Amino acid sequence: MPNRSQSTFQTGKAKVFLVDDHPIVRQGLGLLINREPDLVVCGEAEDAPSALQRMASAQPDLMVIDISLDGPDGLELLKTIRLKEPILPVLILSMHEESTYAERSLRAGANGYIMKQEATERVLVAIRRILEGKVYLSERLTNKMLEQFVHGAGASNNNPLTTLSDRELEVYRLIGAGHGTRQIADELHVSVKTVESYQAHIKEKLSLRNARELLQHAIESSLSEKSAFGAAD
Amino acid sequence: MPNRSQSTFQTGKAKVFLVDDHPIVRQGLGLLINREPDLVVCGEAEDAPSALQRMASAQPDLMVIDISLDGPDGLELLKTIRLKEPILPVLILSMHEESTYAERSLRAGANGYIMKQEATERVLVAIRRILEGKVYLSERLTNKMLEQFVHGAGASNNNPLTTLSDRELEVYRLIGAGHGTRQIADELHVSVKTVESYQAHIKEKLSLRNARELLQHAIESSLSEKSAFGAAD
DNA sequence: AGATGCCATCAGGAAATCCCTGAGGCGGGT
DNA sequence: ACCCGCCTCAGGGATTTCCTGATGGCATCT
Repeated sequence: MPNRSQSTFQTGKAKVFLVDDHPIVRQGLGLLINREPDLVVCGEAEDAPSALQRMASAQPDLMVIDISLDGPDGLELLKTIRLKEPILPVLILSMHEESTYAERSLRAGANGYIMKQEATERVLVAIRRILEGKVYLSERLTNKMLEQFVHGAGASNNNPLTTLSDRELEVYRLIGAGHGTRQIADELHVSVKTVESYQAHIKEKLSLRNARELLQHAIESSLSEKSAFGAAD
Repeated sequence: MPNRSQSTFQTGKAKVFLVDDHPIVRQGLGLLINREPDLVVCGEAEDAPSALQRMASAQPDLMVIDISLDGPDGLELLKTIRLKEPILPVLILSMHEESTYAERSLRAGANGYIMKQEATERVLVAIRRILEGKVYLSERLTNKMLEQFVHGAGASNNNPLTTLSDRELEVYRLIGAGHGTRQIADELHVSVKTVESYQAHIKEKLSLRNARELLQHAIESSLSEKSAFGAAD
């Protein structure tokens, strides 16, 4: 009887573990969850190390993890958890714009993503959906993902950057390094118009709306090539 | 009988009004406050306009305001409130680094500043202190303020963001969140020209050469919010 | 071989922005 | 009273963004 992740069948309540660096948020979520008949909080943690430590004895059916933690962030924690618990349901909670982190979260193995701006009931909806083995995303996000799946020939590439051509990727990296259109044109010995064209293609392939989002995406992606977080086993 | 701000004397409970854009946080704070015998939540709002509107009928004895609101931020709200309610106690709640916002909050008329990272009981301590007419700050902050008071002006600026004016910082954060000039102008209800002016000032103060460097700086700073801890001594 | 498609390269032109100069009102400090 | 910083905005030239094409090369599919 190796897992009990299909929520209720023994205790009658699905056990939820909370990870957030804001005590107020933990308290709020805790009270919210505990007053549901089918859910109960089985543990809390304020950062990744203590979460990993306390999880062992708490035996949660589901994790709710905030992205912004001190030290290793929520995604790092998620990845570490995935090493030991490949199927434990995880809901990522964040105050950031979906567009920034949702995709990243799913790739890291999350079963759902929800913003703190959402109404509290949505959190319960998300939790139950995930406990049913489904994925929770906002409607807008779901559509975006589907579209990207269709456009991007899905299956093989989990990384949308692989759909970029060599030249496009080159430009993308330079943008992430903070270089401007003009500068990039000079560096690649092509016309500014050509670089603009690449940017347009990149934006299309990555479903970005304008140059700001492109710069944002490129910077974030260039920054996330770091840190590994020593495996905790 | 012009004010009732010395907490209890009529209802027996001091009325607290909450302003935060995260429903979960409002819920958490609300439950926390309402289970205290001497405190009660008299209203909530998720942004500045609705806060101002609902305050009138709620007649709070104290406001708890989060800094990061959509549209006008918590400091703007505080200043607006101060125009009508010069002595209404206000506690500023923030997830941001103290060094960036605490001093600014006090200058804007706050009676206290507390981070969301603090234990929930600290919030109650802060509320009661403020209701007594005192000022609440973390010990570390208090010391820093005192020291700064003694040593006169300078010294404490290892964080260049502290040189930005309130309005400038607000724009800076919005830029970091990916908002465009036009959008920011709309959100702050000012002219595009005004926003451009802020951007120019920010660039000057942070020694940034152009708009792209500004965007880059703002994005990176919004992504970190961790590291970069200004040593307090 | 022709059709189709992706890639690399570039132009034209309207819209948005950037960026420099300048300026008025307000509040605080000396 | 004077100066200085902050908040607010305008005018206008310089750049960038962004949309609509266009050309030729190369590979693949039919």
